Amino acid sequence: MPADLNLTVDRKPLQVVAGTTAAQALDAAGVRDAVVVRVNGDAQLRDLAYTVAEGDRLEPVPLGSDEGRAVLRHSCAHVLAQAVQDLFPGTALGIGPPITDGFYYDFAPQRPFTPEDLAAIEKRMQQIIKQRQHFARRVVSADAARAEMAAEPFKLELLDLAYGPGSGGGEVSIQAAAEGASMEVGGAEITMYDNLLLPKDAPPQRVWTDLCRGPHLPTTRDIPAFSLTRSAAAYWRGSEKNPQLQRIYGTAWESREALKAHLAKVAEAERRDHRKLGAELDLFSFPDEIGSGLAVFHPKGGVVRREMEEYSRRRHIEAGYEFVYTPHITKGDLFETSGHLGWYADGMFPPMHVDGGDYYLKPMNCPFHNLIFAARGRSYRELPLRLFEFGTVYRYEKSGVVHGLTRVRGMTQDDAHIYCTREQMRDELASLLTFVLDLLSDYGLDDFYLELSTKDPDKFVGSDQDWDDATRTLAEVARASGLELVDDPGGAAFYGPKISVQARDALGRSWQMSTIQLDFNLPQLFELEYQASDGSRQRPVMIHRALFGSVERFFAVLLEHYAGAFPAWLAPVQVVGIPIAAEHVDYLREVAQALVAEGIRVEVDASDERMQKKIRTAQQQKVPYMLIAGDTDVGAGAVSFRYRDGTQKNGVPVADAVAEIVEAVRTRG
RNA sequence: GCCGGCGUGGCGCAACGGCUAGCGCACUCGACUUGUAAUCGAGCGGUUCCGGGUUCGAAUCCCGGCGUCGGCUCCA
Repeated sequence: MPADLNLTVDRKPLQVVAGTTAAQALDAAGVRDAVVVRVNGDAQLRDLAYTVAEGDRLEPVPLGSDEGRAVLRHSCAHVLAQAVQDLFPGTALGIGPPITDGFYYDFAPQRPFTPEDLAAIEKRMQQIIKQRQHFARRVVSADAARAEMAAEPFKLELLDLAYGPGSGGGEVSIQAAAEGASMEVGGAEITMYDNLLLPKDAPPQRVWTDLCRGPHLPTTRDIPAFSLTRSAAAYWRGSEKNPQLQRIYGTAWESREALKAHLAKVAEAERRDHRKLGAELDLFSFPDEIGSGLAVFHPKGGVVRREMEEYSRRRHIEAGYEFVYTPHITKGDLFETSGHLGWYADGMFPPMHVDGGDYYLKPMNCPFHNLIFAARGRSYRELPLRLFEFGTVYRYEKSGVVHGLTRVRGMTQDDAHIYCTREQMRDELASLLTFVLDLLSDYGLDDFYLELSTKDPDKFVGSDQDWDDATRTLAEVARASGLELVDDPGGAAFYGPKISVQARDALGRSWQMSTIQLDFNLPQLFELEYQASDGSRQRPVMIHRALFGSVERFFAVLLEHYAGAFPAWLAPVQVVGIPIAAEHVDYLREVAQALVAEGIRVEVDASDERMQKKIRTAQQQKVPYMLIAGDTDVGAGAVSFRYRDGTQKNGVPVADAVAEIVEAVRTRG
């Protein structure tokens, strides 16, 4: 008989018999909802089939936790792969990791998958789940693994990457070599996962096997809810140079309700897609005749954009920015000096040959601002010098990447460059971050976190001293904001560290908004100087910053954030007057005049339609205020409100109605 | 750029390789004059993305291009 063992389950000491599995131990401890377990605080989780040892400390991981979901999703990926190989024998496997909200698995099929294939695969997966196949872990030698995976060229490649070609050991983590493949291999032992059927009165039957690090749910039956979402091509190991595999994406959740909630959220995101709303609300379009990634703003979109820009402009003036204007094209020399032609020529539109020289559309504004700085001698008394421009830039985005207003080939940046002394840097950055967050919240975004991108040790210019100073200053300023700060080591551009402000929208999606970037490179390349109080010539520090990123992109984010129902100050039409009958039109026009006098954007719907239809139209256009007037209102010198949310308020005296609307339109944030 | 899907009036959709390419919204005209989300009728509007091919016959099948969508890669 095995001896008794001491272990700790969920912090409670427990005595069990040697040979006991984690599942049995958890059961003995009364833990019911765990699907995997953490042993002695290890980073890597273990299956419930893990055999406990003397003194082990077991922490149960429930299905609904982030880690539990990852295990669920990865297990679901195995079921997907099994289903695909059942239905399409001979299909080679790539990798199948969990991702945010779901999982995928890559395949090398004879032909791409069709939507009908996905439906059939999903059906097969449901059968596999119903069969209650057990996930069983098995440790093998590298040679044995190669033999078992002889028909899987991609798995063999992973084994070679991780353990060296032809070798039986020499364990190397391949996390860096094959991103996302860490679920497959990596770790001290090579493990295979078998899917076993355990019939009552018959020997276990192995139905499928995958090279995998694990862990997994105990059985396929423990997958409560999943759905396949789409298939698309993806490069093997994420490199353009490698062949493309067919990737099938799915999502899996700890309950049917959680799956339903997730699918509802996806549907809601689709409903408020800015490209769709842009057409429905007549805000902007992308005429084919102009070209890919080049937007035109229609009158209503123009109003929103103008309001966005005007408020920004006003706030920048108050904050001490000076406004400049620079041309859209320039001789190539400028971008030779800045280094952009050397580094980023691929991202620029090809040059126009004029007067024996090459002219380029500008992909950024900084070099122009530098020339303004350098246009005359500068004194320390002028610093910080803050140059602002709504600068339209053009970038040759590859054809497959343009996306609505968020990734375009022509866009307008709310771009500013701040030139200051080293001593001013800290105060300038601190007030800049406050300014950025304050302004973004006025546009209705108020859920932020910050990301600090630091030096890539293999790719940078400037002295270590400069980088350390700048990075420390940025970190201190970021921390002082009290916001969550995420590190992005090595994520900085070669010329300086940066903070980026990430904003979560109404659906909880995060968008990279503003960036604040320090630059040690351009001031040097452009030989920017100012004269210090002691008469010496000094090089200024340069800060690049954009709040919106691009006006177009910010427009899209706000449009999706508000689902088209812009706050009153941004709404293209703020008030629609709706007469009960034709004879009330003139009365409403007078009311409208009073509103126009206050700068309100108001329309009176004098069409032949019925009142109900007019309300419906205004509602669909997401107009914040409807003012309805019939005999009762006219008699009382009043109007009746219908608000965008459907609530109403009757018989409001005209002066009060005007005051209410004027007040609402002034409100931001 | 790569892989796959899609491309039909302004918009959303329909049409086994075979009748005059149909429907809804929008638009125009007429009737109706209405109290908080769709009044009725008539009409206008399409070289079925472009170019080539197969066929007696192409919106439909094939080839190329352009655009777009979903991913991949990229995003100074």
